[in-house]
Amino acid sequence: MTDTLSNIEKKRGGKKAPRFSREPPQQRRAMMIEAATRCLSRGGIGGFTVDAICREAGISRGLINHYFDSLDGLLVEVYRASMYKDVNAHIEAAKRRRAENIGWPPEVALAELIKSNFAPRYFSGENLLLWLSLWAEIATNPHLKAAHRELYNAYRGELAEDIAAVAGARGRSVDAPTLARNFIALVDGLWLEWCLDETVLTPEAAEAAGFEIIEAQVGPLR
Amino acid sequence: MTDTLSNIEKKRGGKKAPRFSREPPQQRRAMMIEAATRCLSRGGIGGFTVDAICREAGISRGLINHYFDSLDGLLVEVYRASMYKDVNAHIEAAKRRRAENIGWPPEVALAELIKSNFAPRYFSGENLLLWLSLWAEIATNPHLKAAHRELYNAYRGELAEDIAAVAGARGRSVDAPTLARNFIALVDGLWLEWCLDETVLTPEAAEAAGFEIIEAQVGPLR
DNA sequence: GGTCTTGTTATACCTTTGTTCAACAAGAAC
DNA sequence: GTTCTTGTTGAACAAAGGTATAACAAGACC
Repeated sequence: MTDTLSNIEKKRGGKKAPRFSREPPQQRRAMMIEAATRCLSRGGIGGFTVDAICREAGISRGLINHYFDSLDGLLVEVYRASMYKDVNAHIEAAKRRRAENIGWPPEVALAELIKSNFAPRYFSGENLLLWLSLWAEIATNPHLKAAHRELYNAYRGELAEDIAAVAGARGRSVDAPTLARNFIALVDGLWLEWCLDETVLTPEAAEAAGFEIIEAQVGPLR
Repeated sequence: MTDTLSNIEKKRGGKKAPRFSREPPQQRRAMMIEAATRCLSRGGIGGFTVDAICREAGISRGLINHYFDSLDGLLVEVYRASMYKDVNAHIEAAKRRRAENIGWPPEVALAELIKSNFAPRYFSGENLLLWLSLWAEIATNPHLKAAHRELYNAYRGELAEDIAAVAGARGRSVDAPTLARNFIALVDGLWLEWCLDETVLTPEAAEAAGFEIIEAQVGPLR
């Protein structure tokens, strides 16, 4: 006969320390999505395994299929959470600035939005593997493609509004949506270059390049 | 007793059709690298398996470990071949133009180099999964990181030379290496956006954006 | 304290993966 | 035709993968 943990506890006469804790479904799902995100950031899609995720979350193997259709289903949720966090933070910040700063010059809002793209919070090498994996998933999964399109358009729209506000106040004619799209592409490209070779540029140089491409059309912002 | 293929052939009295063909090592390696590249382009790192590659190349499973240290070793070779093909084509074309077009205005060479980035040959959605996978490998594999740095710097140097030539001829003061780096980032970012959502821009719009970021500093090229 | 619900565990199962290796045969050399 | 070299095959192997499920136990309820 082998001693189970509870048998040992009983023999000791001590109180049983719970072997696990029960969590509300929502909370447990969130824990697992966060653990899975860390695994994806650390090891890319090759590190996104049942074993690694459960070890990271401190749970047993069976729980993934209990809360998600499959491992791929969990990956979809990781995408949703990551995309929402990154993009929506920009959007919400832009909305907040516009609401709070009524009467302020639109240049301030636009400059803040530009700067936020190069803040360490976003312009960080930690998330390279995460986003490379998610982009591959977007290209493959039609469902994620639709979600990407929606969130991306929302962000581009916010940026275009801020650009148009400045251009309008200065009496300049600017194709705001196109400029917004090019700006986002530049940010992504600079970030990618930096992640693959940190010696090729600094975050400060990237921010300067970001300002330049906007200022070339709407005039100086700083 | 089971009939082997050769036994059947003998019974038929017909000539044995060779079950496989022997290839010179160099050629066989090239075949396998090409097949592996197709697998990576099609299915990403998840499609980069021994079975898939051997099926694609029309060979048996044992041959990968015969010609390469491991499957990862083959991936390194796929990177080398892809990177060399894409980047070196630009570099060689730039060198050729400069050699052939001595006495021609440098604007022509620069404009051609810019255009080449958006030609269907390179600006194509087929290779998204290929490059996402390779980028992840660069970030992970120090050996590939060094190779990437070398090839990337070579390309950026060529582009910077062409930019400096135009700026010099026009008496403009331009930070050519920085502009070259920003241009490359913009191209990569636009390509990425296009691959993830083809409705957000056209290759023509991307080319226009590419010209704009250069022309903003060196003046009109078209 | 006793009962019940259900979140959680741990194991078993099957599939797929990368690697190895002994046997085979294609094609050159004679 | 015969021999020899070696490129190639295909099965065998262990390791690792995802999923399903029966047994367990934590915590609420009475």
